Amino acid sequence: MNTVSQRTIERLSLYRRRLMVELADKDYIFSHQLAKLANSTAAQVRRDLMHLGYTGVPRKGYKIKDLISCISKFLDPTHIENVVIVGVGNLGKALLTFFKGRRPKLSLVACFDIDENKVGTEIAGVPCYHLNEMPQRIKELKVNIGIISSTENATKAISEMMIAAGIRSIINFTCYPLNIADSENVFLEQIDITASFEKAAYFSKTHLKKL
Amino acid sequence: MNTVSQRTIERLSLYRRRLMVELADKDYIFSHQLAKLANSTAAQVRRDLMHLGYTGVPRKGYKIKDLISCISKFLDPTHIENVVIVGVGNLGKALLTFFKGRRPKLSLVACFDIDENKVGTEIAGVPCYHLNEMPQRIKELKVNIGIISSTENATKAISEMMIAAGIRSIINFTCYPLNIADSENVFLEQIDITASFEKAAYFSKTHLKKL
DNA sequence: GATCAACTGTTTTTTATTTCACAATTTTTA
DNA sequence: TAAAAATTGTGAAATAAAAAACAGTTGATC
Ligand SMILES: NC(=O)c1ccc[n+]([C@@H]2O[C@H](COP(=O)([O-])OP(=O)(O)OC[C@H]3O[C@@H](n4cnc5c(N)ncnc54)[C@H](O)[C@@H]3O)[C@@H](O)[C@H]2O)c1
Ligand SMILES: NC(=O)c1ccc[n+]([C@@H]2O[C@H](COP(=O)([O-])OP(=O)(O)OC[C@H]3O[C@@H](n4cnc5c(N)ncnc54)[C@H](O)[C@@H]3O)[C@@H](O)[C@H]2O)c1
Repeated sequence: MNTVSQRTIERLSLYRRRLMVELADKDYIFSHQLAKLANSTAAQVRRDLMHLGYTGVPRKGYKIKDLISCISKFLDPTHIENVVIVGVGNLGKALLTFFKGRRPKLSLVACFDIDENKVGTEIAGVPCYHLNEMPQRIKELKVNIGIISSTENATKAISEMMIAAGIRSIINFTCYPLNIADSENVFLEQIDITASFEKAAYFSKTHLKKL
Repeated sequence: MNTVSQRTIERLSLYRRRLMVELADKDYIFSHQLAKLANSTAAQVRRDLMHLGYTGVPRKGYKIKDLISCISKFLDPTHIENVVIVGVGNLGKALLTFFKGRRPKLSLVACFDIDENKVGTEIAGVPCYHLNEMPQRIKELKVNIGIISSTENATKAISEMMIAAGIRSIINFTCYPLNIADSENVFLEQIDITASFEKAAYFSKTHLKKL
């Protein structure tokens, strides 16, 4: 199968956001200009765009408007996807607030917690239910995408509940490294902020050795 | 130079956290067991550990206690590193609250914002100053690591201020893709949560095609 | 309308990362 | 004490990703 790498998908997402900003200024953009905006190279940009089936014009570049809609057609779900988030502490709340209404095709429809002070309230305009209700709500709302930002120790159980309820994709912000069997065919994105911090600390002292 | 890849550093960070939990239960661990805990493979684990100069014992494995301190010696700064964070909105506050006091060698000493309601207060026990004061504070406190979680449009200017003030490593949570010249020799970690979301959405529909 | 310059799309090459495979080592067992 | 079993450390092979190279277009120029 002509499978597209995760790296390419990430870059396409970034290209689109950069192009949106550019759109105000001009009509066309060259691969080397987009590369600069996205911190990449012209060759890499052209290679990524190959997957879209959209072709630019030599000496003219890519029509920004068309390129954006082509990336959107490629990346975005055809219909609106419902998304849920489990664990609405500091991070969960930040994610909710930020993404609420931001991506038209991704709709944050519910969040879940076990904290009785949160259950029953609305957080950033999104209703918060008790974790117990999650499986039923996921099925009812046909949710395919789940975000976990609970405490670490609850991660595994939550992911199992999600998968059993039919979730197709999980984004895990906790430190717990989920291990999902291939046979489940669930996409997993592990975001390890702690590792990023330790990496930044490590390279703050070492990476300048390449001098 | 025997440079260690970013991927390896990330995994070492994860190994350490997993080992900390394991330590309560047992003394030794095999590469295949650690691999399972870290969602990796035995060969990958052994390869990563090669960099540490710590050797395990065939038929016995790695002494968890020693392995942890060896990873710490390798990853952690020798002395306490001061860290600052710029932009203390929802995300910045979550980061502050989470990391405050969590990593003994990384000390969050100050945060900066331009919101007058925040300047002059303490957030999660960390003093918040006006952005204007940043260069001076960074120099005074010998800060090497800076986190950006401001609004997107301020990112570039903030990074330039940081670099001019002597920061060695930047973690950028905003969507703006920073481009730091190689000659600056500043390590950059770009955390693009938006791309992660769009990736999760993309693969929720497509990745099961490998069936 | 021929020529030039500057781009694109794609093939090839290079580089980086992961996996494999196995000799060397150590413990266990007999 | 010798043989068997299991695990390590690492060179070599395989795979994945990025960069370079280049033929083919296209618009601009004369
Ligand atoms: N905040 C950060 O910067 C940061 C960085 C790295 C990792 N993380 C990880 O992200 C997760 C969330 O971080 P945070 O700062 O928001 O923590 P937090 O303590 O503020 O929030 C955790 C939330 O999860 C809820 N919760 C606990 N168990 C639950 C369960 N079984 N089901 C549903 N909800 C449950 C709690 O009630 C709370 O609301 C943590 O696991 C943390 O390790 C956070
Ligand atoms: N929250 C998320 O889940 C999320 C996800 C992806 C990306 N981001 C990015 O992270 C950044 C922060 O997100 P947030 O949700 O905390 O936003 P926020 O609006 O809650 O916080 C932004 C903070 O930055 C401050 N600020 C603005 N300009 C500044 C400047 N020049 N110097 C210092 N401080 C300044 C604001 O006063 C505010 O306190 C944004 O750029 C956003 O694009 C956030």
